[in-house]
Amino acid sequence: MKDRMTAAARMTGHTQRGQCAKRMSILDAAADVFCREGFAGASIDEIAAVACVSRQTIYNHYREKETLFIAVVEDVMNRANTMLFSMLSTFPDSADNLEDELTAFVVRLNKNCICNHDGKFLRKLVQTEGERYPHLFESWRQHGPGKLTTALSALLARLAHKGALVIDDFDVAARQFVALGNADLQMTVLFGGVPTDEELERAARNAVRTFLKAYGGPGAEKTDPQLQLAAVSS
Amino acid sequence: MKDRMTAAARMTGHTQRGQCAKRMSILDAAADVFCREGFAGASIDEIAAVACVSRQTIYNHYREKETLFIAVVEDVMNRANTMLFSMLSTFPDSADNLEDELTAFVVRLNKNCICNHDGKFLRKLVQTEGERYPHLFESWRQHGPGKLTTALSALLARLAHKGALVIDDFDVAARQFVALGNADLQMTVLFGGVPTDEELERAARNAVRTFLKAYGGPGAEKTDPQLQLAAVSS
DNA sequence: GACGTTTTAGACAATGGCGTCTAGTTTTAC
DNA sequence: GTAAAACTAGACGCCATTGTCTAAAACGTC
Repeated sequence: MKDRMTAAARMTGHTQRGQCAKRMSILDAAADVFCREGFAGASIDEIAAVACVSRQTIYNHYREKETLFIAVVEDVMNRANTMLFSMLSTFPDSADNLEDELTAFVVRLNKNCICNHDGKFLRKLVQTEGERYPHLFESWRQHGPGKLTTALSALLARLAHKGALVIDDFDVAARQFVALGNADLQMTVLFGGVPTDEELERAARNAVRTFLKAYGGPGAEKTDPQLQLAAVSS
Repeated sequence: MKDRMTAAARMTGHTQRGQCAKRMSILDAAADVFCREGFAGASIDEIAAVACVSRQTIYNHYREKETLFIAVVEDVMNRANTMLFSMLSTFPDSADNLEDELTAFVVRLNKNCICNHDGKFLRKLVQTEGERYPHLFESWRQHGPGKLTTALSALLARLAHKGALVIDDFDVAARQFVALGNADLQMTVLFGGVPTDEELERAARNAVRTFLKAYGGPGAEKTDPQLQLAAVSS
């Protein structure tokens, strides 16, 4: 309990930017401990230890445990939001080489938004404390998955308009796209582990291939020898 | 906190089968409270109140909080396992009317294994306490999703062998099948709500339609006027 | 180098939960 | 109907945690 220290805390050995560094260190540590122990199980003393900060300093910045908790959630959400925004700006815009571009996008999405620390934290949190803090849940829903599927939906519409995809319901397709992207990672993600780059790549490729088989436009037939084989063997 | 009572507890007002009824009542109540509050947040007193049982009775049946917790998990897992087994036995075996049969299967699966109390409990649990009790997690992984995807994989292989489906990797397809089946329910499920029958039906239909578009055999072309429209409009 | 602010370490009361114990009641079994 | 077993209600000690308080130390700024 005493020997854990986040990266931010480690950087803060001696006043890198005073008050602000402490705050960040506390938020990092709190996110870590809250994520591991849940709200009830997390103790301020442990957070203080992880943050390499005295307990009083925490109470100095945040009135009480719940205040700290809310602050942590907002912090993580903001970070995740920024990341999501930057992800959305890397949407593939051209339709040539669609498969590779979509695959790369799924890899980035999973790596930076789903499988990283913040994604894990938020998912866990929403499941455990979502009922206790409904407005928090609502906020996550709108700013996280909501924004993602909306944006994805728009992208798919664009691609369909170009003729690269054939889609009847863009919202459904967007949700399915995300679901397929996670299909192979569910276990790893639930376990809390971080998938390797190779796993990410493979998962994304599987997802996109299936997605394109279902929604690919007339030009996306890339006949796969395996498939023909399977078809023949029946 | 005092006015909550599970169905089992309510039935137990006066000794329906003595010791056994109490046990069930305790397990039900504990599952409820553990699910709501997490391990650390759940108090024995509250569980006792929900179960309409004195605290001593709980300690009489289970040595300590953790013993009770483990017992609850095993109980829920057993129930879920039985349910899953009964689900697997209703696998569609014929390949005619495949779409409707698969849809009905997805509806049943989601309703009875994913969206019900036990499914919610186990998912929450694995996320929050999975790291604290790794063997528990492993057990869930093997008996729950593991068994499901294995069985699904076998089913898909059977259908592919008949020529109803064209699949290159059965395991991947099985995971994708499950993922697609949940795609439209993620939010409802995370929120803890129970989707309506209509939602279930719609979600399953979307999932199966996409799955068949990707993996449907040569005979599954059911040309959709919407699609043609979208394809033309490009 | 001095002053004001921030941080620290630790003591402190208050709270609440866990697990034990006891004495009295109800239920079950014979 | 009686004896054994199970259950109840409540008191109890113990411990961890929260949040406050204080005196000393470290820090930043001028």
